[in-house]
Amino acid sequence: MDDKKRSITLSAINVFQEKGIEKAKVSDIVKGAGIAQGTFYLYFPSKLSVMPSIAEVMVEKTLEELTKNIDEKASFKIQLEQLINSVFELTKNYREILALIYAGLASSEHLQEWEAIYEPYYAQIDKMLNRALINGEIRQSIQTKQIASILLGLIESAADQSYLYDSQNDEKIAQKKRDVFEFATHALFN
Amino acid sequence: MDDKKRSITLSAINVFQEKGIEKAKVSDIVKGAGIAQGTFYLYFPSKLSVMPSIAEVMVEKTLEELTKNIDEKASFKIQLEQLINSVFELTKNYREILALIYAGLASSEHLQEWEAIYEPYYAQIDKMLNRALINGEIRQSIQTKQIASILLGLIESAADQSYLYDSQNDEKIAQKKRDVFEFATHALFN
Amino acid sequence: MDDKKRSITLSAINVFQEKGIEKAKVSDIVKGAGIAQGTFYLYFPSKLSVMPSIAEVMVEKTLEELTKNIDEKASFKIQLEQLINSVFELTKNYREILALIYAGLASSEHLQEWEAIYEPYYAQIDKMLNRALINGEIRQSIQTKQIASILLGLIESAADQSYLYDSQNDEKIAQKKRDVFEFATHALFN
Amino acid sequence: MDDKKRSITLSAINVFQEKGIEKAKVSDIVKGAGIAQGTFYLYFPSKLSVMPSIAEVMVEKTLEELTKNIDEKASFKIQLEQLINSVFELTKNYREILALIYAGLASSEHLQEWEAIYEPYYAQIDKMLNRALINGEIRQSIQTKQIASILLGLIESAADQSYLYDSQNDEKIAQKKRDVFEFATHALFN
DNA sequence: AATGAATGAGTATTCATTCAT
DNA sequence: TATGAATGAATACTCATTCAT
Repeated sequence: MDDKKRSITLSAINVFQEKGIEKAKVSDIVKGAGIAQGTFYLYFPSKLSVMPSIAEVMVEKTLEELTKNIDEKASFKIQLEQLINSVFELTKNYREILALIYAGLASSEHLQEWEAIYEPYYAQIDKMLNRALINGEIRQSIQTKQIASILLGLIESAADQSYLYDSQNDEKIAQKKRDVFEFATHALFN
Repeated sequence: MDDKKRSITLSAINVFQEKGIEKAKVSDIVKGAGIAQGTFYLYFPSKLSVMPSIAEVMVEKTLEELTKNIDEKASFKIQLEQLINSVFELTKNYREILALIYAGLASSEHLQEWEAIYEPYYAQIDKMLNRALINGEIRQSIQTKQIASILLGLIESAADQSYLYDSQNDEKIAQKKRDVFEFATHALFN
Repeated sequence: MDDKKRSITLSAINVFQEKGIEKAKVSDIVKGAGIAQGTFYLYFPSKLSVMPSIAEVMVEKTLEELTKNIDEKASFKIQLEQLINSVFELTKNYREILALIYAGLASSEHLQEWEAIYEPYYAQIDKMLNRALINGEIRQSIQTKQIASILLGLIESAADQSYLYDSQNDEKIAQKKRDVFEFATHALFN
Repeated sequence: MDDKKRSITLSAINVFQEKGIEKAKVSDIVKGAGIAQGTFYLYFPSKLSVMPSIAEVMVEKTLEELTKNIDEKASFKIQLEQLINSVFELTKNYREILALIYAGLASSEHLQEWEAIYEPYYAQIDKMLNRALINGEIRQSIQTKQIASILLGLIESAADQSYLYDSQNDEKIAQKKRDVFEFATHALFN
């Protein structure tokens, strides 16, 4: 991605995160990117058209996070725990921006492009499940591809529930993680 | 709920659904409700403050749906299937409006009020799980209260994935339901 | 004046004083008067049409003040001092409302009615000057009627200057009064 | 002053004068200035915030007028007459706009800025009085600075009384000028 | 490519006034 | 008379986008 395009995108992530889609002003975005108002439109045709770029960056960040935190050689149980921790962490940091992308569906005409966002996630989980299947760590009846999206949905929704309201304390969140882990474990093993 | 307040809320649901939060005009809402512009502000202090009322109505609809579709006397497996069907159905019909409510979190300052929204859902699932626990239909180590929210999150996220893109066909959706059912079954039984 | 009309007028004085003409709401006025919104319109055809009633009340208050504070039997010098004190006091308490009445000229179509407001003031001063003239306390070339308005204008403008900005302290104000007294004395005597 | 800012200010003076503060529309002001609606807000944050600029322009006009009409080398009596004529003339032409500025005090939060408006006037009169004092044309006990504001107040209030109601005819106004002149003369000379 | 001043369409909200009771 | 819910006209201000430099 062009250097300037990238800095606009990063600034946009910040601004959208802080103010939400509606209240985010192009003037804030360009201020954050250190460019002039007009320059924005050399790189993006409209305010909402930054969204796909944002998604791209988010996917990057996510895969980095997963790669960094999931030990390829560990047992599936360990990997599952690492996956839960990673998703919770990502949700904590980027819940608003992810919700934004989701909400962007309504506001923009970029629906098609979003479809690709989750693919890399799913592929990563799918790979994990496959290895576990081969190693006999999960039941053989598991259809890894289908279960991948279901498993990720499960973890994400739990993380969402945890971080939606700031009132949640750390202990409750830790408990939620353990609950999800146990729930998923029973679902996959046996 | 006051009769006029209710008709404003119902009209708002329609308008928000059709145009999205941003493009929804108060003038459209009042037109739909058959009242004057100023009357709106006798019942709600601002455009976004209708959201909690919308949520209230949605909860009503949802509980009606669950009550109607879940057979209290059926086995837990049957009930789980009915729950999945109901949530998928609700998601299909109201995904936009639910996303709206969720997005409303960011835009408005009504965060506190939303926290109560899911309570009745969870309570319903909790009751289901409890009966199943007593009847020995699910494993005894289940903490029904915690699992209720996780289970609902699981089903909802799967439904979301199914209806996010209209490209999904019926067969895929049916398959998704079966997958979720099996996943949840393994997680809860044993 | 009808009792209710009077209580509306008194409330209007308060509200106009606190918020200014533009920001004064009829709803505030009726709240202060302890009546319903619609009742206002049984006594006044519009918001601005309270103005003449306000003027009436202000004239009342002013004449009371002058009568109370100016000793009919005192020498003209003493009376002049008392007049200055009274006008300063009235200005301090009612500057906004007097400015309002003045500004009301622009906003309302009640121009004609305002013309009468100052008459009683002038008449009072005229009477004072006349007595002083007869007693030989001021120069014989004074045309009392003309000078009355000029004298009152002099004192009022000084008072205005004193109270326009709250920054003025008591000592400065006392000095202003002495200056005006001396100025007027030289103008009238000799 | 920036060229565009000035043209907005001049247009605002016209519009305020014609319609009053309340009914003056920003859309009228920008039309008169030949700019777009949004451009107004590049130069002024709100409708009322043009007021200080208007005051600035008025001060300019006034000082020009005084400089033009008061003969620096004439005797104080002549200068006083010229001052009275100038103030009456200015009041005649700009009474509404001056009242507006005064009223602006109540409506806006620009009170502080107005305090400076009259300074140049006073300074001008002070200078006049000083020269007269040195030349022995007025009594030596005159405190020029204090008397300057009182004298200007006297003349302005007389002018206000003259032009407040359009019914006043030229002869009455000429008489008023003579009365003020005599009043001031007696007050200052001796 | 970059700038940033200028544009002008678009709308939530207020509040004086009305009117059915 | 009195009420107060309902009305709906009216407008300041914002901000995405454009364009002359």
